[in-house]
Amino acid sequence: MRIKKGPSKTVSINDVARLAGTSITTVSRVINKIPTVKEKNRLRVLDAVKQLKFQPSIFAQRLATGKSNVVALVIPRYEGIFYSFYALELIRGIGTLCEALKLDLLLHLADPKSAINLKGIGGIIFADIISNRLQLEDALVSGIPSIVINNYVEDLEVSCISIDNIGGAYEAVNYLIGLGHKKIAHITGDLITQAAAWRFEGYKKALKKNNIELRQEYIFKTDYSRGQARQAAEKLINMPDRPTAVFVASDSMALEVMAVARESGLKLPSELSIMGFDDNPSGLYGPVALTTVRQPLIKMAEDSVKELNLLISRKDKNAKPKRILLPTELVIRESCQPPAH
Amino acid sequence: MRIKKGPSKTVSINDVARLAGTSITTVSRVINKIPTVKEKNRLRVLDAVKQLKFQPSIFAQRLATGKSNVVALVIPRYEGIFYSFYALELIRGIGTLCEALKLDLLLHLADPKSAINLKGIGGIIFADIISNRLQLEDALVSGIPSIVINNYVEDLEVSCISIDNIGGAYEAVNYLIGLGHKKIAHITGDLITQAAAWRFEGYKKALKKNNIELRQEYIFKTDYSRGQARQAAEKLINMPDRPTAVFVASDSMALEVMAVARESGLKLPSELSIMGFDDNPSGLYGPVALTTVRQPLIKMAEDSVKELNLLISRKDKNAKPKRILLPTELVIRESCQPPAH
DNA sequence: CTGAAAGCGCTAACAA
DNA sequence: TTGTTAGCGCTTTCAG
Repeated sequence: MRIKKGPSKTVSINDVARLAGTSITTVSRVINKIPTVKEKNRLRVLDAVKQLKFQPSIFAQRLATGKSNVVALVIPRYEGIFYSFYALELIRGIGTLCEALKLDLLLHLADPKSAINLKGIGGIIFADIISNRLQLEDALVSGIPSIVINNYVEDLEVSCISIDNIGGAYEAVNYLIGLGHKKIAHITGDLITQAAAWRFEGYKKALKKNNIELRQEYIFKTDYSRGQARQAAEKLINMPDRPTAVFVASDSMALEVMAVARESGLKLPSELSIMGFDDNPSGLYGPVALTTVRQPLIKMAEDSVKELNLLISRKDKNAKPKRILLPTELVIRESCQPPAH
Repeated sequence: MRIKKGPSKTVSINDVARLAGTSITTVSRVINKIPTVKEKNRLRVLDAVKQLKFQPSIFAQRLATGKSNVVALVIPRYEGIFYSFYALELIRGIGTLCEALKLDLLLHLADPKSAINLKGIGGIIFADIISNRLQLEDALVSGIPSIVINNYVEDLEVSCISIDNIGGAYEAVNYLIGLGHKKIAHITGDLITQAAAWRFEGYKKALKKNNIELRQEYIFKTDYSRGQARQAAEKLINMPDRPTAVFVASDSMALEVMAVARESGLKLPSELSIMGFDDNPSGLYGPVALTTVRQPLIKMAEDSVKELNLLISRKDKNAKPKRILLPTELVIRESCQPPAH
């Protein structure tokens, strides 16, 4: 026989039932807002709950229902992601909505090598998939509702919400061309990320559409860091045939380029037009407000939670994955002007 | 009678026991690395586990043991915290260590009004306590191991790890004075945060120690935002009796001040010395590298997890709370120089 | 060294 | 509308 434990610190549904003078089932019904409870009983239970400060054990609930409302947010821990505007915005958007929807947010800074313990997780949001495709595939095989954001995935049966990076970049560069620029450089982000690769694509597409030749020496590859942006900017500015405009894959890098340009005594924006990407609020300040591409990060974050929530609660598991591409918006401020002739 | 469910998708300890030809108890022992299991049985169980890809249900485990290794990180959702360098660094530090210690990290973007569901949480890290003291007190009353970071709490029986903001600010301003400055302004952060309030204290302390009178018109209160920093900087620069130095409560604001100063045509650092606080990497770039105060954010984050982990696993619940103040470090770069005479 | 069985706190099917 | 009861999957006691 098991020795009865001493008075447990936690108050359970039993205590509530006893105090309310009902069965635990009735208490359970009240907790779960099941309507078939007499008002009188409902009030007694509610009262007992209040008196006892009862909070249902989520573990027991989940064990009993087999359902979990834990949402895991998997963020690949690759170098540099944590210095991005992106990560925090995402966490903010997802965190806020989870809070609102009463979902528990489990944060998983993923080491791509280690598998995630999938048991007990209701759904997973993969914030980009850099080197952790295996984790995603694991989740899919296990049938855990998953959704990928910031990465348009076509070769896997999974819903994804992404930003139209190609379109955004295309529009940005096209705008530059419309202003009269022909010598347009590009400072890329980390090309292992789809976002950076696609922005590069958009850049190339815009040049091509306008019959402007792509010049390799105008392409500067970086890892998104300000340090590499600075190096790129220095090279760019000292080129014999200096570009008149540069499309930079992130605002924080664009700001760096702007700083370097000013240090070098270039007049901005007349001698160098700078186009960013992100709509990072930092771009607003500074002597020349940054023209940039706004991406709906918060919307992406929120939509992903909503969509995942749907997936989690949906009966029909065979729904086709949805693939969403969120449009960007060109934000015209001051840093891009027609080239000085 | 309950209708038997169809074949459940999840493999349970029963399946493992059946395949291994042992009892579930033995399986449980193997899982929990309890040594009293014959090697032969141990191997059979391990083999079955592997074959079935069994992962124990954390909910069942926690229900049975009453223990939880979930760490909740509570971040107050007050305006602006999400634009700070601080928040992301914290999440990064805490997230990484939780990962390493196999703790689940629950992220809780706290609305100060709503109570946290404390059930099932092993421990709580409060990232600052702005308007959510009630939540902290709740946790304490419930006996959940808790720890507060970035806020030195003396009136509550709770461990805390904080930064020596007074000391750091004192040292910074003292350095400015040592350089020969007498007219030193201060742009505060949001004074509802202890960090900002204490930096202000350190500033006042340094002036006092050096017999410099505090001039109210040299104090600019902000909410940490770059926008308010800009306004403050504009006022400051246009003062008839302009300060020769300014101590700014955050690097991102300091950078803003620097930008405004340069736009106004001030020579930096000779006409205005600027001291930041944070050691935000952004301060490194730009024409004049920012002199600032480094605070060990990552260390604070990591230490908090270690300490909490200790609290969680400790038997003796009556240990006195530890209160730790982490030292800061003055990082001398270029933005502070003796005043032009 | 092993296993039967009693919970952990809750939900849900069924009977009343 | 309510209560009884059988689990959910695991740990732990106690008797082999």
